[in-house]
Amino acid sequence: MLLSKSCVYGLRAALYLSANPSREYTSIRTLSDQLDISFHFLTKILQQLTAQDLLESMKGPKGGVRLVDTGHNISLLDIVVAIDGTELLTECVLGLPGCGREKPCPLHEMWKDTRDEITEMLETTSLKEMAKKGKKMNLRITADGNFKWE
Amino acid sequence: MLLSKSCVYGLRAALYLSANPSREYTSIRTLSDQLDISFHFLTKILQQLTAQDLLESMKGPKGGVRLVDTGHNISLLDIVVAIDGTELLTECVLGLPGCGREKPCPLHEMWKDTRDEITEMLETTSLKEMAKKGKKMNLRITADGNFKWE
DNA sequence: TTATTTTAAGACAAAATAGTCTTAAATAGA
DNA sequence: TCTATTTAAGACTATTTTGTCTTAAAATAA
Repeated sequence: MLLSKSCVYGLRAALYLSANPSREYTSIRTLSDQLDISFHFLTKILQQLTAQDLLESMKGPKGGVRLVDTGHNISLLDIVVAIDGTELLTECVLGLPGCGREKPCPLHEMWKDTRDEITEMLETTSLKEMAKKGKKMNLRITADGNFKWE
Repeated sequence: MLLSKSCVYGLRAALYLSANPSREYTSIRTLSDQLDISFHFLTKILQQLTAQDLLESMKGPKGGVRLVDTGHNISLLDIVVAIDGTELLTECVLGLPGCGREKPCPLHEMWKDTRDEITEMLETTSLKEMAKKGKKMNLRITADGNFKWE
């Protein structure tokens, strides 16, 4: 599995939020219902994103979470790193400590190229673009495929 | 993490075996000592490879495991799939069931490309090549980097 | 045959990840 | 102020992955 479940859930939630251009807060209950993710689990995941200033939250009625960046100019990489850390993007695929150019493992060069591509793919893709594309092509972000981009 | 630890250990062991051109069996104890992997854990992993006819084993003195394919023309993909299955290479990066061309998730196209590259990288790389390259460039397959390709 | 070496098999334990539940604190609105 | 709503925090449970240990079975060699 490339990304942890926490990370996948975080990405899905962020994509959902990116579909809402207003500055209203979206309650985590709504997110968990719509995305079919455990409410409490999602709460913990989104707390990580809040702690890292990707989201901001508000308690009480009309509360919830929203993206800090008004323009939604936040990359998928930001979210992945906030939840899963940088291990995937930096570590040796064979898990050898200190694997690098000086003393590479047999897969080092190959894997480095692939790794860099994954990084670039995530880095150059913003929530903004994803929302735009999602709306245009009615892409799915829920398991049942029933999510409607407004 | 791209590959499970089991898978990484399996790959390391296979690379080790590929360094030995003779048809002698290598004991799992030797492998676990040299690669610094728990003996019992490695035994279980190699049993999977044996069950899938990538390795063959022999009990008793002079026993151990060896690659079935004399020419070591076995791809890294064979090993990865034997241990981790095909999930990494087939599933949606957002974990959405049924994600595909008809009803893709926002990351589908991007991830498909990356996924296919990983597959190709693993598929087109054989243990034979890896051993050749490893010997020529003295690449590391152990944590301490002390492995000597003969 | 007997002792030794080695894999096979499966029970068991530990650690990491995923998920649940309860209580507290903050906010909005009546 | 009081109540309802919502996130925060943390204890707790469940599941999966990783790792350990014991016993059995097979093979070799004396």
